[in-house]
Amino acid sequence: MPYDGAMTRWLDPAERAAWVRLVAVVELLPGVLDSQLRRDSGLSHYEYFVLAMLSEAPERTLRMTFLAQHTNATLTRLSHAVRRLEERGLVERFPSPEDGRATNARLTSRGWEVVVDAAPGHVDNVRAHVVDALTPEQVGQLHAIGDALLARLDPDGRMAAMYDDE
Amino acid sequence: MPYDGAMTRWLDPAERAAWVRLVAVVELLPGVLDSQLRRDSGLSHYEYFVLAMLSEAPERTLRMTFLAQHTNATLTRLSHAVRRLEERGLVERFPSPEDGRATNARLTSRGWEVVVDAAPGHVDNVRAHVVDALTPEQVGQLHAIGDALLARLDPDGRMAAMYDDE
DNA sequence: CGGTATTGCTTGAAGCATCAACTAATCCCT
DNA sequence: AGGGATTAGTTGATGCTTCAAGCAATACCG
Repeated sequence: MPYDGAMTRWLDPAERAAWVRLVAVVELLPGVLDSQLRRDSGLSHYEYFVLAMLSEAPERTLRMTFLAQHTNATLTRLSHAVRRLEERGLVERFPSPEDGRATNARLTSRGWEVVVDAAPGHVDNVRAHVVDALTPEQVGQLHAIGDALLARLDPDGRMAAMYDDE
Repeated sequence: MPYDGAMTRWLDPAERAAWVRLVAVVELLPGVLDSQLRRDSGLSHYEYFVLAMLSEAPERTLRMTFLAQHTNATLTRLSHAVRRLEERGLVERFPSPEDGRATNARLTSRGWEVVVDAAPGHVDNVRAHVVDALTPEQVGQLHAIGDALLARLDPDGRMAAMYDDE
């Protein structure tokens, strides 16, 4: 063990047990979400997330920056994703009338059909693998834990969670 | 809303709030782990995880299949990762004496130095972004929630969590 | 024994995320 | 008004993950 400048506090057994499980969930969950959506609807989970976000917006339209923040992604990632969705005719882009720099993304009617079609299977999957695995008490705890973590992971509080519970 | 065969039960507000936060954590955490390790030690989080696992094994050696399961990854992913680590001289591979099909991965001394060097910064980061954000009570809750989720996400219970708390 | 199935692992191609670099429009300050 | 800084977004290259396919060794079964 090398000399450790500020004396790192190693994780105690309880902390380590929780951490190991969180890491495992973080590794496994994306695959579970992606493969169901890919198989049943031809979408990645991120693409679904983007479409779902748009489907709930007024005019089914949102600015790229807003969409990126609320899907917890970088603008670069979103830009590539929207280009691919546009090529498939699920979304269209147009410059914002209000700000010449901004681009708006709008769900097409084909895009709307795709999300609406995908939603039930996705929610079933979320229940099967996550929500229904937890007691109502744990659902509440997860909410609070999520808030605590997001305050650190995303200090500027830009992500969707902040705006979620109207 | 299309006809929905088995009548999907949509998420109620409490469920939805917890789910949105979990998704956000799952999206944001990997980036936080990767960028600290990449910056300070030139490793991805997954590479660090592999090296750390090996560093705690007897002979600093493990079979590929075991290592894949305990890092919550597919064998393909591990195979590519180990090849890259081998090219960098952090790991070496050799056929298992016991089973002609199996391959063992062993940490080299250079690999050992790299993990030992990376560990303090990584743990600091985990504390800063996760563990220290939670109360001791929440750490316990997260442990239990993790178990409940992993029972669904990994029904065969192959991942590390199962073996973690000796 | 002999053949088939299974297990363990690797490989190459394709797709997605990330990083750095870039363009363009607006803001801000004097 | 003019110029630099900031904001919004895109693009191309690189690297990692996944998927499909394949090979080799062992296990199983008649």
